[in-house]
Amino acid sequence: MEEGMSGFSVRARGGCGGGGGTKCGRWNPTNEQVKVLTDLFRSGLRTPSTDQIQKISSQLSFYGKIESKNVFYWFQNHKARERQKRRRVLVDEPKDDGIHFSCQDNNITSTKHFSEIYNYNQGSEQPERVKETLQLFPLNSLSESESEKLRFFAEECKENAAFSYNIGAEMDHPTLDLRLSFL
Amino acid sequence: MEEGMSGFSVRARGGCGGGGGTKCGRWNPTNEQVKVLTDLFRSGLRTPSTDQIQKISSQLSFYGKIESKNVFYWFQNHKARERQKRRRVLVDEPKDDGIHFSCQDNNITSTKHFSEIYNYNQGSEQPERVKETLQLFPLNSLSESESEKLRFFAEECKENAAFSYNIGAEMDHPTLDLRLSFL
DNA sequence: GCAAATTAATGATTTATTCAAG
DNA sequence: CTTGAATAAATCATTAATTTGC
Repeated sequence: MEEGMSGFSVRARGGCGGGGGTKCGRWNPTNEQVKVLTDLFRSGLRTPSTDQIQKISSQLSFYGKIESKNVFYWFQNHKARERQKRRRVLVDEPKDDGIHFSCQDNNITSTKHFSEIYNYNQGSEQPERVKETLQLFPLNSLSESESEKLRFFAEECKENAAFSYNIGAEMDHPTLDLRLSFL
Repeated sequence: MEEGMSGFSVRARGGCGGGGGTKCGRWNPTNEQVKVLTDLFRSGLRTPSTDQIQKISSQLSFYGKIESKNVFYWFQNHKARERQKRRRVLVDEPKDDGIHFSCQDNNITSTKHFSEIYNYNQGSEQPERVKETLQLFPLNSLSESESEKLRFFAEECKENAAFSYNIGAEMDHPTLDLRLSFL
C-alpha cells in the first residue's frame, strides 16, 4: 500500500534479522492476539504496566510473533482511538431538542424515550467524513430529473422502483430539498 | 417461528394520533421515502443529527405518513444491517491466512528503546482496579467461537484483519492463562 | 385464483459497552 | 466508584412475500 518506497522504509530497524518472511515491516497481529488484547481492554485494562506487558506478550507469542512493544503500542493506540471515536461523536453533534411523536399514550413513551434514544449523533463509521462527503450528495436526483431518479432507484431498490417515478410527475411535490444545505 | 407465546402481545399502543387508517401498527415507508433514505445513506449519511432527522422527516412527509423516529430507526437499522451483511461476508469468505512471521530476532533494541518508552507504567488509569477486574476475563472465549472472534476483529482492526482466524482451531494452544494470576 | 400457513424483511425495543464527568 | 450520554448489537414483533392445499 503505502510502502511502495524504495529505500528503507520497511525496516531500517536493526531487527528482522533472521531471514524468512522478510515481511517484518511491522507487527501483524493474529486474530487470536487481537482477540485477547481486546478482551483485556474490555475487561478494564488500559495502560498495562511493564510487567503486565511482558506477561501478555509472552502469552501471546504462542499465537505468533510479537514483542512487548507491540502490546504497549496496541494499548496506546486502542485507547486513543476509542477516545477519538467518542470525541468525534461529541464534537459533531448536538442540537437536540425535542421532536415529539404523535403516538401519545402508549407506554412506549414517545418524546422522552425517543429523545433519549436518538439524542446523539455521529456514529462510528464515517466520523467527519460524512460532513465532507455529503457535499457530493447527488442532489440533482432528489429534487428533479425524474428519469435520473428512477435510474438510481432501479439500482437501489429494484423491486420498489415500480411506480415511483410517475408519482413525482403527477403530484408535483415540493422540491424535496434534501441536500447538504439542509442537512 | 418459535414465538408461539401467549401472554400479552400486540402492543397496547394507544396513540397513532390522528384518525385515518387506524392501521398504525408501524410505519410503512413508501417507495419514495425508501429511495430518498437510501440515497442519503449511500451518500454517506449514517447517524443523522436530530436536526437532520427533523428535516428529512419533514421532507419525506410529503410522500406519506412519517415521523422523526421512523427516520431515526431507519438509519439505525440500515446501518446495522449493512454492517451485519459485511460481517457475514467476511465470515463466509475466510480469506487466506498467510501467517508466517519468520522474522525472529529483531529485538529492535527492544528492551532498551521500549523500556524507555513505557517504563512509566501504572499510575494513571486503572491502578489496582485492573487486577480485580481482570478476574472477569472471559478466557473461555479465547479459543473458540470463530464468528464472534471475527466480529471483534472487523470492528477493532479493520485494516489488519486480513488474515487468519482459523489458527486457534488447528493449533490447540495452551490455555493462554491470561488472567489475574499472571498479571 | 385465493386464502391459510410459512418464511423473509424490516420497523421498533431492549441490552450491553465505552468513555468521561462527578 | 458511580452515573450519564451515546451508540451498536441483539432481540422482539409486525408486516410483506411466498408457498401450498384446495
